[in-house]
Amino acid sequence: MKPKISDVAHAAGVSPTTVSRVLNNRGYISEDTKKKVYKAMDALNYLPNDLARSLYNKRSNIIGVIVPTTSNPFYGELAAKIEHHCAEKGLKVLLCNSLFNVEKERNYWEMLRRNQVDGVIVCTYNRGLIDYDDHHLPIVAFDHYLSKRIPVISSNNYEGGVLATTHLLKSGCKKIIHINGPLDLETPANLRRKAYEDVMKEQDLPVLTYEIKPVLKQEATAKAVATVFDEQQDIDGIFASDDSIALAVIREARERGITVPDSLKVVGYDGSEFVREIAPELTTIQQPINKMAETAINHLLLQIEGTTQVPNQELVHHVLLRKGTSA
Amino acid sequence: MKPKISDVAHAAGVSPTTVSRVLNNRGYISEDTKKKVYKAMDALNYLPNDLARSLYNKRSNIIGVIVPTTSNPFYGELAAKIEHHCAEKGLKVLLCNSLFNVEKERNYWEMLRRNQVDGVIVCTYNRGLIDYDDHHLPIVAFDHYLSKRIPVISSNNYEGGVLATTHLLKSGCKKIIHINGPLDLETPANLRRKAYEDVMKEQDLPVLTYEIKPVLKQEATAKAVATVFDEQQDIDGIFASDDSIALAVIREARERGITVPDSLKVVGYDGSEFVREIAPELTTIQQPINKMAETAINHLLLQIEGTTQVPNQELVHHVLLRKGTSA
DNA sequence: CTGAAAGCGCTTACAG
DNA sequence: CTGAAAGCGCTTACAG
Repeated sequence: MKPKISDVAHAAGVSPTTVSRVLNNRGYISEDTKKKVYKAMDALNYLPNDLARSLYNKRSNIIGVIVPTTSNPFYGELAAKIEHHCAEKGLKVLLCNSLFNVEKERNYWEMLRRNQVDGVIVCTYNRGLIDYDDHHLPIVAFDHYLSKRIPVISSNNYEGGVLATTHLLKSGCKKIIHINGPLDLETPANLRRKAYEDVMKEQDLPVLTYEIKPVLKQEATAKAVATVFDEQQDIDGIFASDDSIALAVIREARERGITVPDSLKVVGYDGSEFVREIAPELTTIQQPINKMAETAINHLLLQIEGTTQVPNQELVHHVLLRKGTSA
Repeated sequence: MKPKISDVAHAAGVSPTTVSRVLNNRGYISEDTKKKVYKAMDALNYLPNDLARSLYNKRSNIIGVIVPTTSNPFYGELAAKIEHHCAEKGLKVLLCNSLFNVEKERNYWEMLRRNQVDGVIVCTYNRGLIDYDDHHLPIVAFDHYLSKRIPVISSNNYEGGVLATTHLLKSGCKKIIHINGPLDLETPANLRRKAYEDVMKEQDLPVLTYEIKPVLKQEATAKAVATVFDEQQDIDGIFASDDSIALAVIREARERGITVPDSLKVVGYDGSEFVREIAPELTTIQQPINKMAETAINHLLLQIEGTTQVPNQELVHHVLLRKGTSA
């Protein structure tokens, strides 16, 4: 069986209390005893049982991370970065892929609470699902407003929309279309669209927003993009609300013999590592995923360890125009 | 504070033992008592503490998943699918991104053992890192041979290599190049290359394998691909060992005015959901990620619950030629 | 500087 | 059908 603290104590000829003390570096222990204990731990290949520690300490050092799915590189990267910063701080990550499914998410919340996680980072679309205010579990939301009580981490989506649109304008575009993913109101991401519309109006240019219906994403995107090209002529710029859509636009343009960027300029949104690698030609608004992940866990830690009441706030990150050759 | 079992017992007017019994559906309890207990749990919003349960039961229902990084959609999808099948079986996933870093991985192993995980699924390149045979923790390896004792889940990489190469041959290609990611010997993935070489030799065609040096992947890939085009003329087919490389090939071809698939046919490897979405034109060998994930956790569960000694075996999955327009 | 005892929140023989 | 007691592997006052 796995050795426990009393086995170590026995081997070192001391009491369990003492072993625990050297384990936690607490109180005074003579160098000699320390050495004996370390030696015994080594000999037995002892590793403390974190379950028991967590039970006593009422601190599991585990945090729950709920994302739609890590299959999507944006969330995959986000999860990876969150986990990275957690590991650096001695925290562990319980991964939850909600798949936009309310029922699944509800189960995850219960699971996380049963497992005594110290806090959770959630990127969910299921508003009002949980009575977040009910339990005083530290929570940080990603890009979504969940409740008055919960701080949200986001990048400056309005700034991103402005950057994208003005970049297209400066490049000489006159007729710019915006293609939007399935609209989820009250989401910071919708500011991308608002920014586009504001900028266009300011320039007295027509506002042309298309929205992809939230059906089977893959074909829906292709179809929606085809519709845009069918319905509109002389488009010279497209600002897509995410990189998949932008790449679908470029593909469709190519098939129709429209050259990018000469006759059509395309700007995407997100700029995850993988998309940058796989499509370096794409001009896109890059979200600082790593920084956002870091802020999220720092802020969560503030709540977890915080003596002070952490105010509900929105932590907004600057966004970057990453120039490829598509615009 | 969070209610505990004794609070529920008190509220229901029974003993903690009884509450535990209804919680676990064990032994005989009168319907009446059951109702009282459920009512009390509801009223107190009681949720059992899994830490305490796991401690007593010596079963955490947590499994560790070590991947290079979920930023990469192949591993992101793999992690998501593993987590999905775990959730269905009441298991929880502790996520570890090793980033190909031996030191990080070593720490993860220790962390997982401290947390009393029931088993681990590992996709690691760090052979010989851990004395896997040392501890009798159930382990399943993904695509990598770690030790005689550890079963490995893989897809039939040889079959994939044959499929890709013969598809190119059937499409009329005469001069086919294989571009390989950084070579990691003894890895099932190298069978892709072996298959290519076998098929080419059999047809008395020249074997032309290029290998990408394991440096900064992004530029390395672009550069390696450019080299291939510089050094070789009249190439009419390229079999790339993963989809990123295949897409880099298509991009480079486009820049050089080589039309795909007319003058050059390209086949990739992996076929993750995201790449299929973002590049539906790519012909690729698709790995059955979901099935592999399912097999992995089923096999792990066999070890965990197994009374019988689970034999070390390789569980090979069939692979699929997914036809796009690139070949 | 060190140890015996109680407790973290559960569960399970063992009685009744 | 139900409860008192002991124990899962730790830690922390409290004594000494």
